[in-house]
Amino acid sequence: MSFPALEKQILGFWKEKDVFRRTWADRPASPLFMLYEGPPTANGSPGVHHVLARVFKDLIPRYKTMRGFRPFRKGGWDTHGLPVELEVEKELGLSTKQAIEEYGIDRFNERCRQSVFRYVKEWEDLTERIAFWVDMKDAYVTCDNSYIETCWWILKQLWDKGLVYQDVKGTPHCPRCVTSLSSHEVALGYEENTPDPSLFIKFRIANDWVGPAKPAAYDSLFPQGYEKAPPTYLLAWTTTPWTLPGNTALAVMNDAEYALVEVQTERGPERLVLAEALAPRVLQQEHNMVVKLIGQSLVNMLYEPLYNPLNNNVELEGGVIERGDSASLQQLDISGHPALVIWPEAQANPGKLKYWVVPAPFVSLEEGTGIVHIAPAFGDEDLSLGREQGLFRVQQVDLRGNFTGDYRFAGKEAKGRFVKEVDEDIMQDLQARGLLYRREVYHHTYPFCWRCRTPLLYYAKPSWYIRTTQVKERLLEANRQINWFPEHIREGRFGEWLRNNVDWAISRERYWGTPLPFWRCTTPDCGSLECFGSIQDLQQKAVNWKDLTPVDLHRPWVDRVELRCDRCGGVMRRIPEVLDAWFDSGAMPLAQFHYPFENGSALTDGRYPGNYICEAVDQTRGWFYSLHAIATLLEYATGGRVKAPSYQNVICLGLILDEKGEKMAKSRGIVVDPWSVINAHGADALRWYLLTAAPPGNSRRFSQELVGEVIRSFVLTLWNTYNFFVTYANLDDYNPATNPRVGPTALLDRWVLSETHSLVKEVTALLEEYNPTDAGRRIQDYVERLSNWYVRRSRRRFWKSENDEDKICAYQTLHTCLVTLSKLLAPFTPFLAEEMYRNLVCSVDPKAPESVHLAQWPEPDGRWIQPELSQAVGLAVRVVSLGRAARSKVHLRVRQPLSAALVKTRSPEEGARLLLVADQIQDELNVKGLQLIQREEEVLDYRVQPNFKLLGPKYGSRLEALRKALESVSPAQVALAVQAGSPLSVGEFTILPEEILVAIQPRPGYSVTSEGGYTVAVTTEVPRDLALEGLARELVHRIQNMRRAAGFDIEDRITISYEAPPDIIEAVERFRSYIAQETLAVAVVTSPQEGAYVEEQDVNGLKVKLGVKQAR
RNA sequence: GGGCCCUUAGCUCAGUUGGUUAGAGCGCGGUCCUGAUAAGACCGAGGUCUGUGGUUCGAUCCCACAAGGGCCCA
Repeated sequence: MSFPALEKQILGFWKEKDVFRRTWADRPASPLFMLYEGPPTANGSPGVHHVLARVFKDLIPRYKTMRGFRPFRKGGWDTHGLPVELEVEKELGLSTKQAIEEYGIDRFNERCRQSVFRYVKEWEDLTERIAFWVDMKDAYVTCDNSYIETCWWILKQLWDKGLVYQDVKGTPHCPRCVTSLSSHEVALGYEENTPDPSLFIKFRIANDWVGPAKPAAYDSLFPQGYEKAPPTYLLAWTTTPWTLPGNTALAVMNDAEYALVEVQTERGPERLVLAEALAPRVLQQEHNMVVKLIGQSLVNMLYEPLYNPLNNNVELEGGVIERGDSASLQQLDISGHPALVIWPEAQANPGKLKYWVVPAPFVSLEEGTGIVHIAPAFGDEDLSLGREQGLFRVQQVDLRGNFTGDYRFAGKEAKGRFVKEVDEDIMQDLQARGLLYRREVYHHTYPFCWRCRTPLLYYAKPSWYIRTTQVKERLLEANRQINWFPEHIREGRFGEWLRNNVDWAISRERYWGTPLPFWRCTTPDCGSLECFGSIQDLQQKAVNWKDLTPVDLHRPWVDRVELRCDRCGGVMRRIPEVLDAWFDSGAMPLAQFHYPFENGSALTDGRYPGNYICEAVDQTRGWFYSLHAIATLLEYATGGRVKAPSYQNVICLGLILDEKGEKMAKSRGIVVDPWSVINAHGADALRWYLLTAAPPGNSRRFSQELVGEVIRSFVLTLWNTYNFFVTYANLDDYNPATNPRVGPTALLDRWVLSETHSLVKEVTALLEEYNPTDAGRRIQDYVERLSNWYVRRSRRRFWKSENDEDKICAYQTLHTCLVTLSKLLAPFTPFLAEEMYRNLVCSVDPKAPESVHLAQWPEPDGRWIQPELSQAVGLAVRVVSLGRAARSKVHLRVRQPLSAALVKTRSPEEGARLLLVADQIQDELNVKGLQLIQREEEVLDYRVQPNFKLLGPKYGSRLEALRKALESVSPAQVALAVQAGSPLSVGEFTILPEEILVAIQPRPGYSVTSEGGYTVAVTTEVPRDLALEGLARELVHRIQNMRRAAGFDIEDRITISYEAPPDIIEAVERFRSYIAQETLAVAVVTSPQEGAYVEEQDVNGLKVKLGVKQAR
């Protein structure tokens, strides 16, 4: 049996019958079920992790289709973004932006466009092969003009509500590539154990402060007055010496304890302020505690700067940066990047730089000194603190990471040198000036550019933002309406992310992306800004549109569109940045329909919101967020015309790990090729494995072997069961359509139908809550029971010769089970399910839907569900297993009938239930009777012995009396006490449990097994009549094997000949008709037969010569 | 450094609203059955339920802390 071959055949059938299209085209009146496809980028081959997502994506819509919905499954391709650009850069051998621009943005973007479709064929092939039904002919493409135009429209809605602004923020920056890096890229380049300088720097406290009130600490620090005290310093810590010239403040924690300590130096006594908790670790020398202070009391104190930017000719450029609406943005021009920017508060005191102590929540008491060096031009925390506190921002480094200005450190000029090179000079300079308390080397995790290994710098520079914080509450609220699976994501990872929401940086200084539709007036004092929400609006305003055909909205074309400024009549040009590709992805609910330019009803006709999305957990801050953020922003901007949330149900998948539990990454070359798995085991096996092996949210280990195991443990079990039915139904010409329907009366049938209806109920409930994994596991358990109990127990009913009512019932029952199963399995293993359904249903019922995927989902009928029957059979399975173990202990094979099995259950109720299925147990165990017993003692003896080793030293000569006393109590009673761990009073003695040795022993004539409160015994004595019956069965067994060895057909009638000792002859005589019936023999004779197939056999130590021959 | 998740047999995973006796499959060793047969059943060995505390009459389960792993973010 080749499952891959079967699957290919079924793919052909689907294609021929156009089944996928008919799932939605044939039912225009049904309610829509929207799958939102989170689009992959086709610039690489799909891996197993893509298959994982696609299988989960496929399952729910298939299920919903069968529940009567009309699935809408539009494919999509994600095409923009830095990864695409990087791929192309690598191909072209370009490594800087300058090189790209020299190569030509148009040619570069053309390469990008080609590269994203390079692997489309491979994606399409794999998608089809794993039976992910998605409409790829009508897929949306994020770089199409129509898609871009919807993005523009969305941006325009937000712009009009003042949600879009430009601001300066600290961003990770690669000085060699001269570009910002996205957080995702930063994550790629962290390196552990990076050595960096670590230095403790002294900032001398000045005799002055800002603000109206003198900081409380002054009196504590300088009780005798500032002049009389030794030099007093704030001790701060940093790992980036090069940022020190940019220092404009020191931060403390308001409610932390600080200490003023005095130390001796070669310059005499000096005093230092630092967090008390960190003092021992930092100081590492003798010091006297002078006074303790609270952090708050230090705030507003002035200190002397290490370097004065005004003396170092750092250029003053730029203007006021203010957070605010777009109106105020019209006042600025920060296109030429400022070296020094002054905030309004600072500007009020121009030329007079002041450096003071500020409070900050992020000050750590874990490392450093509890006093943090603040350089607002670099870190993002520093920058926002600077803005909050009205600090100066000194920018002494350009975007290439080189120093500007006239700084000289330790006599060396810094200008034009890379910051990391200048570190050492700065440290020496501070050392020489007595301002360096201590330096060492510090190992930590630091980000590097993942492309060129240059250390990244955090650098404050302007970007465009969307004010998502404006709708933060609504983001949280709408999130509560989303059904997350697993549930913890909602308030956990995703909720946490939303609670920490910061404004969305949407601009990228790149080339291959949706161009931001913002035009700015080039007149220096004007700078007027305009945002366009459609191509038409832009065209109307453009002064040079007709010179610009053909129109592709990407750069560089769009950069050439010029407008006339309404305000000053100057030329307006587009700002250079493109849109974050995540914005593209989040715009997908509208942009895939080119809303509102086409499909004007898309928001109201059921296509919005999406019913279901599914991606891996790394999309929490990716697509899950971008979708949610855009929906919520649009809800706000459109006054509720677009509603949040934009998706109702999410399955959030874990990562796929390799066999060793490590992340599968292409870079490590350990990606398992999905094709090799599919070719070896088939797509259904892979699907089943991915769906059932681990809960969706967990990370999971993967290997081809594990999929092979699925074949053996599930697929083959299912297939054998199905095959069993088909084989016999064909032999018997059983036709479910024409045979009269009879109600099943056999217990076994009623049991399996109860199981079937329970299964339908459970699977339906689990799929309704988006839990395919548990649903699949239930199916797996059911298949196991169906195969290894129902079919195995029913075999005889199928192969008996007459077509009586019982046989019809068995066929009907198994047919029902298999048909139901094919429907339940359709979403999980669409190929196997289709094969089963086509053969079991379509071949006999021409009116039935042509495909299981067009069929109705089964409805459970509660009347069939009998829990007590389920429990009874469950018990029977357990009892039978114990009984077999009991037989096995004394080597009594099952072919040998035994007189009785004795069973103790946990409760009398269970015993009563067990009697319902007594005949099945007897049959399985091959015993003539089944008897319930109340206590183990009926079949077990306890042997109780005093533990003389312990008791001897304790009781000495009284031991004999104790032994006698112990004998007077029933061993069972003693054993009970010992098992319970309680002391036992025997006559005058109190014996501890450990002082008694208890052994159990089956009573003579029994073999016993116990487990979990159940005890099963079988009688071991074999009376002569049972021995003869055993012999007869043994003979049947041998003859059956010989039939096969002789190559007879299943239906062939035979004649048996034999020569044997008297016991065997007696067995044959007594069980002649049984033997004949079982082996399809017309005669059993003692005379040898001409042309018979003959074997000498040893039957229970007796020599027998057996012959079989086909009868006429 | 922060957040979320995971840790149960050699491996992959169940499970427990807290209750005496923790399960499956694979693998290993063995036995058996066979008219589903390139299957099947059963038995055995294999577990400090990651660790330490706490709550409780009782904890693998609830709580706290710790360790290891994964992911995301700094």
